[in-house]
Amino acid sequence: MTTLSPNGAAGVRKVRRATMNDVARLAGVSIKTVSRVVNDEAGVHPATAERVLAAIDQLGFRRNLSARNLRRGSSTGTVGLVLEDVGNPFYSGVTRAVEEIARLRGRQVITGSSDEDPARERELSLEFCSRRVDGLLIVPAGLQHGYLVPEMRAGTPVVFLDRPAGDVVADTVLVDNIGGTAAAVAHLASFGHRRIAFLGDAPDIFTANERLRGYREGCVRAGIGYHESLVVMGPHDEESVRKALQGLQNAADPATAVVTGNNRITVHAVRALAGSAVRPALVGFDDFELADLLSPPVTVIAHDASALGKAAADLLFARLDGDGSPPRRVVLPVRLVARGSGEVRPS
Amino acid sequence: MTTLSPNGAAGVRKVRRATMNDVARLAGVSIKTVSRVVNDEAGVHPATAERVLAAIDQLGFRRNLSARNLRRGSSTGTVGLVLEDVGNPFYSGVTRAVEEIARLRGRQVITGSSDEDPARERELSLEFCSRRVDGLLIVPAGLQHGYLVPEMRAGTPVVFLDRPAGDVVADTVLVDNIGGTAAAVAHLASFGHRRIAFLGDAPDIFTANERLRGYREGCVRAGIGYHESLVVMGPHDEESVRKALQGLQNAADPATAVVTGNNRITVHAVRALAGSAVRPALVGFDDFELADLLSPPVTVIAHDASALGKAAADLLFARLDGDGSPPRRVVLPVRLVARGSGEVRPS
DNA sequence: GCGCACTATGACAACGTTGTCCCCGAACGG
DNA sequence: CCGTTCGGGGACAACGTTGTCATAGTGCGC
Repeated sequence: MTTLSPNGAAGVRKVRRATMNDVARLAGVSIKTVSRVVNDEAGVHPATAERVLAAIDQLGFRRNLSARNLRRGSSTGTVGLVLEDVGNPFYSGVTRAVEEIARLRGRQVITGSSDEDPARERELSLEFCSRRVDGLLIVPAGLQHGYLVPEMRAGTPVVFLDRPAGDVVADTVLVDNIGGTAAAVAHLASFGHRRIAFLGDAPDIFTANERLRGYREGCVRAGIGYHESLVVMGPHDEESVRKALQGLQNAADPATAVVTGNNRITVHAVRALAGSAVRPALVGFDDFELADLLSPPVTVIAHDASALGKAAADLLFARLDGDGSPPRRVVLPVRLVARGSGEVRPS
Repeated sequence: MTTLSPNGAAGVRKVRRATMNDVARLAGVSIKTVSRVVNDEAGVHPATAERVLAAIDQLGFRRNLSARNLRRGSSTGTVGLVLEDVGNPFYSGVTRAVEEIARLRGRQVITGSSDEDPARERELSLEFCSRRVDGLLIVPAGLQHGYLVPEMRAGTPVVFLDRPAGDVVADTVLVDNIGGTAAAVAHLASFGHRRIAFLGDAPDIFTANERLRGYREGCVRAGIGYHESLVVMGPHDEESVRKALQGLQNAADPATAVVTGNNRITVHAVRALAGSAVRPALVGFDDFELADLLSPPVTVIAHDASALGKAAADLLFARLDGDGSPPRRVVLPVRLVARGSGEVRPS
């Protein structure tokens, strides 16, 4: 068993990190030969290579990628991913998918959470640019992305995920928010609901606004009209969702169905309704784990985090491979997964 | 509205990235003065600084961190995090916590998923070392970590999370696996259960093995004895969990209660039992979202992903701050959250 | 024995930044 | 008027690596 005390502990001599120079000296060759061996370049005598490898092993040499990247100037082998919150299952799914694609292309992923703060998004993105990431994947928090123009001009491809950029034309991967909520309303209307409420996120968030639009279109198309009194937008914690639902149910003409605008709101709603006697029909945007095991199982508009991450990463790598076509906007389909909560008639 | 076509698109001149040299030339100063301005060093005349800043802005200059890190030699401002799967909610919680602490210390986090593959864990860790991360947080996939010795000796602190390293003494943050399953068994026994089964992950995974040990200790202590026939270990997908449960229930002396070894297994078990008429009592290791909304709500041994990430990151940064004390082993407590599924008497 | 091709290796500069040292000119005291 | 101090700024080397080019040695055909 090898034992080793950590950094700085008594009794362990802290050693300077070996460089190619040290390896070269030990192996009795020039530094360039070490470089050749490390990079698997042809034209090194097997015996020499062996000596070099032995020296590398003995010294625990590991090549300094900062120096390499500096010298080579081109790829740093990294891509940056700026999202809202790595802790959110939706985004961690996105992260995983991006990582997967990046791995196939031999790239590392650096992530950062913006927490919906445009300043933080900018800070992270530019930090990544300073690190000379090969490309940038961004879930926009704000609407202004002019700060990226010099970076894009310098050749760093940027792909926006989940929401479009405000003032820059670039590749974007979205999900069909409008179609999703419109489908939710149509679905509920087909079961006879005419008072369908919508609980959405703050309307300055692109997806929230789109989903509201889809809801409105759905209402109009179903011939049940759009009524502002049935819409509650805003940042939603559990308590405010509870209150909103109470308000909708206690109204003179109460809502018999609810469409929720994202998975957090859906979960809050399910929790709020768990005890109550009379339950409105429910369709939520975003699928979530265990939705099928709740009672009743929750009907959702599902879209795939992996697909989103994969599509964005594919787009990014296509750009890195030299694709110079005009910016693309990809809209991923959603699908309604009927599980029970949305397939009930008004009571 | 600023429009800009992406990388390489027709009509956009791709521009070489500006360096301090370019800025210096434009501002009519020396490169060193630019460096001073960029680094907020004192001793630059305000008027000069203004000229430099204007040039920086005009050229879209962004300093190259590779060059900076190379020259300065010390901190790269990054920490590496190697875990099993960023997509797993438990680890994404860990990631978020680590990111949070790192942010406070002005560091970026680079993550990678090992998928329980020791080779991949090694590859990722060493890749991060090549990037000269300031420190490394690792959820071990394998048992051999000797490959880290040169890195640790060179001053890169390493903290192991969730599982200990196999053959290296280093800081480690664990959760109380043994105490957790022991408590689960005691809890079930207190409701009169004497045939308590255990469904765990493959026993070569440290946590799975520990939890099995806790289960066994719990059985012995409760005076109900340890019976191998009640234990099913192994990698578990939904189908195999279903079969294992059927086997346990159809036995001559069927199990009346089940302890599941991690959140994936718990969820599979809940799904498998969803339809069945007679349900064993259930306590799962790991809490999961919506556990309280299932029917019955699932009793779990909860431990906090955030706490784990935070403790590990705190330890790492303490080392970076020069803490040279002997390696520590931190064991985080778990707590039993009674929700219903574990509080039923044998039928 | 001579030129030639070819293999194996090395010398050197350069990547973009920052630390060290040095210099110029203005202000100031005697 | 001279020496000293100090604020502002520049020259230069160095970080660790790799691309370019050069060179020594070897084998081969004639």
